[in-house]
Amino acid sequence: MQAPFGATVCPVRTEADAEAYTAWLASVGTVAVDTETTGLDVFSPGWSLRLVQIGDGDTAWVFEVGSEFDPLWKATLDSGRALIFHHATYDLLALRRLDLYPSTFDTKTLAHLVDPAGQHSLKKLCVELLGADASEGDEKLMAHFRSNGWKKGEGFAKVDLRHPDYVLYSGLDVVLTFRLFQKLRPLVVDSGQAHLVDFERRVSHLMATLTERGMSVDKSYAYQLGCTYDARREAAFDQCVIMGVDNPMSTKQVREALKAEGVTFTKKTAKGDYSVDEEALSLIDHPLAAAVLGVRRAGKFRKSYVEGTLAVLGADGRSHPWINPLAARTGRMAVSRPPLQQLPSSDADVRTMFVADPGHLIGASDYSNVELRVLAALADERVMKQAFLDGSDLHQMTADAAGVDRKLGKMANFLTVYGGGPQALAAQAKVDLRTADKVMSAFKRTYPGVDRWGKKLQMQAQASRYQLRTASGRRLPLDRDRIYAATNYVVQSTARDVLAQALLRLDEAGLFGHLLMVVHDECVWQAPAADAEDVAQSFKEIMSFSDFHGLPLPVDSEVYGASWGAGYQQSTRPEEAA
DNA sequence: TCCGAGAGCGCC
DNA sequence: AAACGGCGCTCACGGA
Repeated sequence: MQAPFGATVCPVRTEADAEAYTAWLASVGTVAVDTETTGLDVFSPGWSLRLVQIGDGDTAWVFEVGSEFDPLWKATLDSGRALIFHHATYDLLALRRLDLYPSTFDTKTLAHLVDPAGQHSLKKLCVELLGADASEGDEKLMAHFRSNGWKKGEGFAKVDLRHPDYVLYSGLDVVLTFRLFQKLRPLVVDSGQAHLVDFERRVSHLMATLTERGMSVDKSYAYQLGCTYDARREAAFDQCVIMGVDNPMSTKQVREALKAEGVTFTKKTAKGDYSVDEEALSLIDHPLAAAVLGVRRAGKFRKSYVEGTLAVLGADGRSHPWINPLAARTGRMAVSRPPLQQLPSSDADVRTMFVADPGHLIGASDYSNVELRVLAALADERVMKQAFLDGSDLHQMTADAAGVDRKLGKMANFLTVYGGGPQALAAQAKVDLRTADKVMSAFKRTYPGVDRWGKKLQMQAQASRYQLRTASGRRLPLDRDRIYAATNYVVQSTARDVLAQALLRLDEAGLFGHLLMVVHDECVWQAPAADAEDVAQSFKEIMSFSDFHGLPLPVDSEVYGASWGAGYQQSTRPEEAA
């Protein structure tokens, strides 16, 4: 079949096709691979692989999974030949379900290295790097789905395996992936990041393993917890209705109702309306404000965390969170479906849904103050480094320098990492601007190297088209109107690589099998109860850095108990959550 | 009915 | 001169 962009798409349906494929394969080296499946949810019941496409920059071969030609494509994936995928994590998990474990180049990873702030979808990259608008295929396929009354999710499961648009555009994707790889590989090398390709491949393979492993969920507890939040939400909702707000989730209604009560606002949203967020409402002494916050919080816990977790359980009853190993421009990872990096930490109830496997205990190991230590080390800030070397309480030191309490000192320390100023501190700590100003200038006075380093980074950025390079060699672009973020970006990116390097060491040390989840500066793991303390110690030893630019990066390691929640403050109302 | 920007909020 | 960084998720709302 003749495809757009001069590509040829060859379905493999006959012996003659198979022979032609074999001949073609003998004449090429690296190939690109893509898969089509019934849906994105690899672990859901009824999920299956439908097509496997293999190709180069000109030709794509499309195999129907389950046909007599399965051995052909399987042998290709098993041949040890370099394989190129776009968004390899997905295809990797799909293929692992068939016990195939290919090694991969991922054009999405390469694209992130080359342009960390850009968009990395196949279609966007095709426009950007190949000048090819490949969206027509998707649109045609979607139109076909719609004409059959299928939603997008349904269509991929139901579309005929031989529907010309399906076959053609499935094939085209591998051709484009191959061409993208050819464009991206030299760009990665030119950007001085060739050494990161293998590093990121190893990290992404490990993270795919975590997704595959998943976590055990206590379903009956989760149902009950959902009901608890629901009841809590109902009660607050009723309060709102009594006070004349039918929909407390409508910012407009809340704003108008509070205005009518004579409340005065100060904070505004980006669009210029008065803000009714938590910061604003918490300053308002009115029962409506409290009730609205109650609805929002209980609603979020129920919908985003409890129901969100239950809704995406795999056929095996486990939670299989998606991990994007290279999500933020800084390289920070992101976890979704469910969003395990964002579970409430102020109380244990939501985390208690996630339990250790039978006979096991859950524990966690996290870097202590990693971003502040990285900041001190990279900025080579003498006072701060010495404080960490002496084991002094840095938050107290900042507080003492400003003559305020520790809490404010701690906020100032963190806010500095985030690039915040006096305004931000005043808002967050609910103190007047004068006090906030005093604390922030005390910070600058006490740790002069931080400001000096920040200014240096900004100078460097301006001298190099707003691009910085981290210690691990990662290219890091700034937004030209927000160069003050330089300090935060470099610190965040470096801290990400600290954890990523630790993950590889954990694997080498044979500990990776214990890992369940990563949360930026933390590993959550499980171990047989009898070994848990030893495993905690091992994680601490392997993750720690003894000398990171002149500073140790120590790790706190703790056995929690039978659930993830066991490490957190237990609910004050256990009878409801029990 | 679908889509997307915006607001809000959970975590580190 | 000052500058709150990163993500994922849900809901409401207005426009196509």
